[in-house]
Amino acid sequence: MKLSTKGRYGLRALIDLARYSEVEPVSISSIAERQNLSDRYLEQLMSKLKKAGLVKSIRGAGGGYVLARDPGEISVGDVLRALEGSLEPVECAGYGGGEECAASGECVTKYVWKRINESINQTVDEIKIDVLVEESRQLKASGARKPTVCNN
Amino acid sequence: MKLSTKGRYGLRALIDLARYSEVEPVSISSIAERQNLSDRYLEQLMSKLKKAGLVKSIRGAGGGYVLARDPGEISVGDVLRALEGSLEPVECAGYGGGEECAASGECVTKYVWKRINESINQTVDEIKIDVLVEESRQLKASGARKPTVCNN
DNA sequence: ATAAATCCTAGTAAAGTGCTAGGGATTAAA
DNA sequence: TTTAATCCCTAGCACTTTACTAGGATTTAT
Repeated sequence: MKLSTKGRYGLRALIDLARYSEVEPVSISSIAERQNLSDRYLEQLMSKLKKAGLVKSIRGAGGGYVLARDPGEISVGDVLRALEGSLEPVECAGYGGGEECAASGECVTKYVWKRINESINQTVDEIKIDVLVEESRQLKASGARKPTVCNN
Repeated sequence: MKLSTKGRYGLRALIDLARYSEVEPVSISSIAERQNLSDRYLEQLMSKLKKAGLVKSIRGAGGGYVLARDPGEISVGDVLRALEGSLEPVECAGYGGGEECAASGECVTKYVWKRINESINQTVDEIKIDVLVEESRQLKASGARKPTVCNN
């Protein structure tokens, strides 16, 4: 039940992007530097965020990325699902609106998986990026000099 | 963010055990047969459940496993954490009561991980095994003949 | 004794993760 | 018009984890 680096790094990157892209597009390399990430790897994450329609890219020199929507309209859930795929704890069509698994009729645990799934998604969907950007600004303001390494 | 087979199989196994161990201990092989699991693998899962104090074992011929507590006193969370380890989405001491990560002071995402963690644990802790056993009895009663294969 | 069971450790093929690498396409600026 | 800064796309690969399989020891009812 762990998030991979895709989700962890990607969310940090998007918050960074939201914070610094108000005046001009932000390049991958600048995000990578601030967030202490491999820019080659981050490139792949940004590509996923773009495919999901969360960011827009501007190619060529002086280019970079900007948010595709208002940061108040992007949830952590949007970001994590774009990067990690579905957050459901079990890949199982025995719940939800879609196709049912063949064993669904005698499946007891599907209710459990469904409830976990709903609770995760509800939680990540109610946290919006603008709140995290504001948090980030306040943290930066109140001290925090040396760039401490973090891989989460 | 997926559960492994440990959690998926193990929860099914414990529900099965709870259901069939009222009169006598239930052997691994009988659970494995009913649930269509490898008994050698299930053995390892039962060992974890035992270490966690959720089940008791009776060795020797005629032995098997029984619940260590009333099924109403065992939650899905107890079972999943015993099998999967902590369910927290990020292994990060930046939240919770424990040790803080070095970068915690400038960490924005820790609030996100904390809330996901709390929501998952709250959900799995409020589902108790007795409810699932009851559910299982009702499903079995109302049809469901042929053993359909399921790997969740 | 024998058979039925749990217990313990180790090995291993396959899949997934977390990158690195190479090169191409686009565009602003010199 | 050249150059440099960007994004874009695909492939490869070391490392780790997963999901078992296997062998054998120990305990206990019959």
